[in-house]
Amino acid sequence: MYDFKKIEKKWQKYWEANDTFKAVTGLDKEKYYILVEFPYPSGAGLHVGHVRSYTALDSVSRMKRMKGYNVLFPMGWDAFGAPAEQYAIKNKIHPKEAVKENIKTFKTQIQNLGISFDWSREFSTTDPEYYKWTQWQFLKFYEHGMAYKAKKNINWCPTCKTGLSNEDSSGGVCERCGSKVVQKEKEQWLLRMSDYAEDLIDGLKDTKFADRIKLGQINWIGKSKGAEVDFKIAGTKETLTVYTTRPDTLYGATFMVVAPEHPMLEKLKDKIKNYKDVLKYKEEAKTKTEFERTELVKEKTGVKIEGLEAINPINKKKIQIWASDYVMMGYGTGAIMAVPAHDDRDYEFAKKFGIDIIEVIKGGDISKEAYIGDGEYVNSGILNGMNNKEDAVRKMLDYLEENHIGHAKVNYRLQDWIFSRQRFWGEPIPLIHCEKCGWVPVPEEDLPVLLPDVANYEPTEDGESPLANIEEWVNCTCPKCGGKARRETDTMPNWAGSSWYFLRYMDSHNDKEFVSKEALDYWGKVDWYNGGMEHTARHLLYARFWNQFLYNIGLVPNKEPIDVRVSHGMILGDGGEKMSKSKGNVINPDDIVNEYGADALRTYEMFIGDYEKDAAWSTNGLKGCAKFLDRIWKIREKLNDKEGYTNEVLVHQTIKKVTNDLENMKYNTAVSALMILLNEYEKHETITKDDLRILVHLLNPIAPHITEEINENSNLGKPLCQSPWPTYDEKKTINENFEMVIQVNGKVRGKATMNINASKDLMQQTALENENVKKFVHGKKIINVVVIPQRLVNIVVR
RNA sequence: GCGCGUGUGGCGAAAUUGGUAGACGCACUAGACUUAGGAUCUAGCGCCUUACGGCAUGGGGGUUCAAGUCCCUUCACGCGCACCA
Repeated sequence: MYDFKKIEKKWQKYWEANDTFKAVTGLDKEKYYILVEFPYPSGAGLHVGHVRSYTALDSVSRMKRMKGYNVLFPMGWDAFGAPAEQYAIKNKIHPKEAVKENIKTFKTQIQNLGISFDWSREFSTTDPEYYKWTQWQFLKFYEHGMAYKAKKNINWCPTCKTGLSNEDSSGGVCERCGSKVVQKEKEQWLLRMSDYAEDLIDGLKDTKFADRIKLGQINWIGKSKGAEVDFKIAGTKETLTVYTTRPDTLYGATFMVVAPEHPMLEKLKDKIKNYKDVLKYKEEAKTKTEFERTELVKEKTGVKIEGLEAINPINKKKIQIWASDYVMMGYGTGAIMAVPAHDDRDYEFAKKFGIDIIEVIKGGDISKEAYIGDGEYVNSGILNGMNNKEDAVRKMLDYLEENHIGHAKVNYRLQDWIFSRQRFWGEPIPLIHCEKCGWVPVPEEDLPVLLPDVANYEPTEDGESPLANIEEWVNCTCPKCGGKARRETDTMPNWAGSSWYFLRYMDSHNDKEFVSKEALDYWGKVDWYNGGMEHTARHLLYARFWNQFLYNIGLVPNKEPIDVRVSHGMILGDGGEKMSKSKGNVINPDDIVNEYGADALRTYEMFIGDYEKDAAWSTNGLKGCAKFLDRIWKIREKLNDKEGYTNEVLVHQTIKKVTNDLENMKYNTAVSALMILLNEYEKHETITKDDLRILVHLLNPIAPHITEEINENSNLGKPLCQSPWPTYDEKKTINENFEMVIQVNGKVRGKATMNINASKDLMQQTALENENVKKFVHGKKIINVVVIPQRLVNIVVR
C-alpha cells in the first residue's frame, strides 16, 4: 500500500501554503458560489455523514476551479444553541470554551479530509464580530415593525425551560430533548414571518430547488383558500367570525365551535350560564400537551356554551355554540362553523353530543359517516340543484360579499417566528426597556451587546433567561433619556445566525458593514447549496425569509438567496440503522482516515450509492475503494514513452461521463466510470503518460491527494489544482463498430458486430443470415422486421 | 387520513430515458503465486437446466415489434405533515 499518510499531509500543506482555494472577490472570472451547511460543532466530532456532503461538493468545487471558475467554497461554525450549552454545563466549562475546543476538533478533522474550503473566510456565529451584525439585522427587523413582543400561548419545553417556535416543536415534542411540549403563556419576541407566506411560496419559482424540497416548503407554509363568515350571537352585538374552506356547505352548519382560549368567552362571560364549566374546560385543555391535544385516537371533548346562541347568517337559524380543543386558537380565527354532514371531525363531535346533522350535498350516507365528496346540493337555498363545487363556492362567496356577511380569505399554516429563547447561549436581543420610553434599540455604535462572562449559565426554574439573574448586566441606562433601564434578557434562537451566514462569507471580516455592496454584487447568490432534508421547514425557510426582508429594505440585491438546493441522504450504520452510540455502530471518520486514508474514505462515500438516498456503511465496500486507489498507484509502473491514448474512445467517453456526473450529483457512477477506465489500462502491457494524465485529472476532485502525488512523481505536468479540466470531443466518444442485437419476437437470438454506418438493409440482411436466428425463424412466417440503426434488429414471426 | 418517495441478484447499486436487465463494486467459489495470507493475480458468479433453452426488475392486468422504464390496479416499506376547519 502506498504511504497515504505522508502524501495526504504533504498536499494539504501545499494547498495551505499556496492559498490554492482562496476565493478573491472581484476577479475577472466567472464566479461560482458553492455552499455546504456549516456544522454544529458538537462534542461528538465529525460524522461520516458530514464527509459525504463535504466531499461531494468539494469535488464539484475542485472541478469548477479547474474549469476556470472563481469558486467560493467557505466553511464556518453554527455554534450557538442548546447542545453547546448542555455540553458546557455537563463538562463544567464556559460554552465559549467548549465551542472553541469543539471547533478545533472539527476543523482538524475536516482538514484531514482535504476538503478545499477557503479557510480565510471562516467564522463562528458565536464570534462577537459576527453576532454584532446578527443583532444589527435584528434591529432592522425591529425598525421596520417586523419584530414585536407579544404575550402568546407558546410551545414550551419544560425540560429545556425555553419557548420554542412551531418549527422546533414539530409533532408536539421538543426538537432538542424530545420532551413533550406544553402550552405556556409568555411574553415573546416574534418576527412577522407570516407576512411573507405568499412571497415564500412565490419565490420558489425563481429557484432551482429539488422538487421534494420545494414541496416540503409549500406544505409547511400550508396555504388554503376559503372564506371568513360572520355569525351574529343572538341577543348581543357580538359577531363570531369563522374561517372555512367550504363556504358552499354553510346551510349545513348546525353548530359552532370555538377554541377554549377564544377571547369571546371572556368577553361574554356574564351571559354564559355555565361559565365555571367553560373555565374549567379551558384549564384542562391548557395542561394537556400539544401531543395529547392532537392525538388522533383521542375522543372529542367539549363544553356547550349555555346561554349563547349564534345565528347562521344564510338561513337565520339559531345554532348552538361549543368550546372544544379540536379547534385551535392559532389557526384561522379560532372559531369554526361545524358542518357535521360533510366533515369528519364535526361529524364525530355531533354524534357524540347529539347535535343535528343536515345533509347539504348528496352522495353519501350521513347516518354512517360524514360525506366529503362532491354531489348535488340539497337543503341549500340558493345552491339547490347545483352540482359543481367550484361554482357553488363562487356563488356563495358572491352572496356573502353582497350581503356583507363574509368574504373570500386565504389562510396560511405558517405563523410568526417565535424569536425568543430563555437561554444563556445565544445572541442577546439588543433592546433596552425603559420605564419612560418603552423599548429602545441599542444604538449601533454600542453593538455588539456582549454575553457576560459569568459562572452560571444554567436556565432558571421560573423560565427566565439566566441573563435575568445578572444584575450588573441587566441594569443599564436608557440610550434615549438616560434614565434607569433594563436590558432584554431573552436571547435569539440558534436559527438566527444561520439565517444570513451565507451572505457573511462573501465578506467575512468586514467590521464596517454586515457585508459590503461590492461583495454582494460580485458573489450574488449561492449557486449550489447542500444541506439536510431536516432543514427544509426550518433553516431554509428562515434563511429565505430573512433574505427577502433584507431585499425589501434594499440591503441585498437578490430576493432569493439560493439558486440550487440539494439534499444528501444519510449514512447509516452497517445494518441499515441510524448510527448511534447506544447501538455501537458509529464509524469515526478519523479512524478510517488513519487506517485507509482520506482519499479512500472520500472515494468510498462517493461510490456508496445514490447521493440523495440513505446508504448503509460497509467497511468491505470501503476496502474495495482503497484497493482501487492502490491499483491506480501501481499503474504508473506501466508507463511507456508513447504519446496519445491507448483507447481513445473510452478516454473521451470517460471525460464526458465524469464531467456530467459530477455536475449532476451522480458521484457513484463517476467513480465507476473511472474504475472501468483503470480496468482497461490494466489490460494493456503499457500505457502512455496521456492515459495516466487523464485518469488523475478526472479522479482528482474525488481523491485529490493521491492524484496530485502521481501527477508529480510521474512528471505529468504542473499540479492538478493549477491545470485545466480535460475536455472531450463528442465525435470521439463513439465507437466505429457496435454490437448489433438480433431478436426474434423480442428475444435475443444472436449478435453481430456492425459498422455504425451500416444501412438498415445491411443490418436486416445480416440478422436474417445469422445461424442461430435462422433456427428460430425456420418454418415460420416473417410478419415484420424492426430495424433500429446502431442498435438492434427485431424479427417478428408467427 | 393527506402529501412525497422507494421496491431490480446474497449485498451496495447501474441501465443511453421505450431497445442486450444486472455496468461498477462487495461478498462468495475455484485456481495461481506463497513458509503464510484477511496480500496480489486469473477465472466464474441472477434463478432453473448436463445442454438446447426457459424464467426473472414487489404482485396482477394493459399498450407496444420491444416495458425496470408508459398506462391501470394492488401490496409492502420509508419519510414528512397531521383535529389546519
